[in-house]
Amino acid sequence: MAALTHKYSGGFAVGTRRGIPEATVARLPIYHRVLAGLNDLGVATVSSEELANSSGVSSAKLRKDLSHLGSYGTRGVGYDVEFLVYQIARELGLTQDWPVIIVGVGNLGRALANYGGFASRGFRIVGLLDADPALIGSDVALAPGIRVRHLDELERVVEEAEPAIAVIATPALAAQDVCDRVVAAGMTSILNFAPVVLNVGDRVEVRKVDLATELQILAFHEQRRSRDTEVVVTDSKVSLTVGGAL
Amino acid sequence: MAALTHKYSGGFAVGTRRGIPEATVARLPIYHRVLAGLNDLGVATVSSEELANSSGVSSAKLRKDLSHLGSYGTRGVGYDVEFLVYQIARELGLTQDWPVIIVGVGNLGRALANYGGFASRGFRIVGLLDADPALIGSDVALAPGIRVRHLDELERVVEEAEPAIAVIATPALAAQDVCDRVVAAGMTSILNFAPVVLNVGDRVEVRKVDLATELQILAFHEQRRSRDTEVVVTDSKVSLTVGGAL
DNA sequence: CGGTGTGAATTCATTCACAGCG
DNA sequence: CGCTGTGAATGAATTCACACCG
Repeated sequence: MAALTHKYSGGFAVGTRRGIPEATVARLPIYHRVLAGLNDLGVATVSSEELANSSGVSSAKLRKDLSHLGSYGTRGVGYDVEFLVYQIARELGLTQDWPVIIVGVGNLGRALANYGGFASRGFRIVGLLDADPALIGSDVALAPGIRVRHLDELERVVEEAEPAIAVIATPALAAQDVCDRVVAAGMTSILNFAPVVLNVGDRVEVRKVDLATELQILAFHEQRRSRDTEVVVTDSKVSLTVGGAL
Repeated sequence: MAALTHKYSGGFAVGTRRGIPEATVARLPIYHRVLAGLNDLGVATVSSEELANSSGVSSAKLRKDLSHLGSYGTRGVGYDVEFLVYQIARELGLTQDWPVIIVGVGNLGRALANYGGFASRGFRIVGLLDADPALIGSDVALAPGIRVRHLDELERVVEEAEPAIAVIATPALAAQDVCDRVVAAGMTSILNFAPVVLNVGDRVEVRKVDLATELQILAFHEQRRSRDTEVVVTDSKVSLTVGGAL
């Protein structure tokens, strides 16, 4: 029951940095973007303190994060910007470019297809698909040469272009079907904008972006805040008698 | 140095459920959506197992999450769908509606303004702002009566409409300025789509949605996957000599 | 019996604080 | 001396496992 746990996941032999924590992976893109910016500005080195401030994290967290990639800093000095930006890019796989398809070319899908930050960081749109016949054949500004094809051709597009990532921007009702087909066609990475929980096998990685969810989280905090404030205004000593109205 | 920590944040007196963990708050919108769907289907009760499956979490996690709201289930039976959907809605503040402004009416801003899921869950767009004179006065399908106004009018719009949440969908370079003005105007909740880290005082809540970041996280896992597979194909005993090419 | 609610155990993430190196 | 890199300490989230109740 015990005896099978590895106890500590980072820190094997010499040059090893296996098993970067998920929380760290999620921050690497931020560091990368900030560093790329500094690099463009001609900044040569940066301290953990500075980089952390620009990235909105604490310097301790930043150093721990970077320590999972290796010892890329210089004590007493900081990090070499150009070197570090490259190391992070390599870790994230940004040194190659990634073919992407977008399924669902409504308002959101079109906005995504035209989004500059996409192409600028090594993501190349190789397919646009939609079920609506009215959209077939239309083209989209920032995806030159890529015309919208019918959803029926999904499997063909996957085979031809071998996309690594599928972006699902369909209505909620269509999303699971599209997902199933994308997975059946052999794809393993999905970015889902549809407001549904996708069911996939566990070798498929799904990330979701849900606008309504984000707003609801903000609303929760906003509500808590104003509830608390009301109490302070009404009375100034009572510690916690709030909210139990119902 | 010690002696000032509260030790445990949930679990005060009788009907209290203060301090719902952030991770739980982030999942409540999912449960709410799933439950609303079940309710529309006329389902009367649901077990933690079922609800968990539909929500993509484990049943233990779901039960612990719900336990932070109160004891709303019936042992041996499950949860009353209609009752629970209401309790979660109340907790999230979805029983009132929240006025929202969108700053930046480019591709993405327009897509957001037209996004149905927005309005459908109590978020009402009360302002659309942009710096581009060409867009001023145009209107947007799902925000009836709301015309795009010039960014100069931001402060006026905030004062008139008292929005609770600002959505920033401007280009990266404009985002911090807009953010500063939004905060100066007294707003405290921001949903940021611009690929920058916003600097705000700590009484302001910012959530961000970053497309490039999401793709990069997927790319990381995709890379790891294919690297691992390659190794297995090339050789079958070597434990870890990969990736150090440079 | 079946399924909730929850302490206890475990795993994961963050923060602290400082040794050690350039 | 200044700043990185990291063990150790703390804290948060998840999972386990079962008492308890309808």
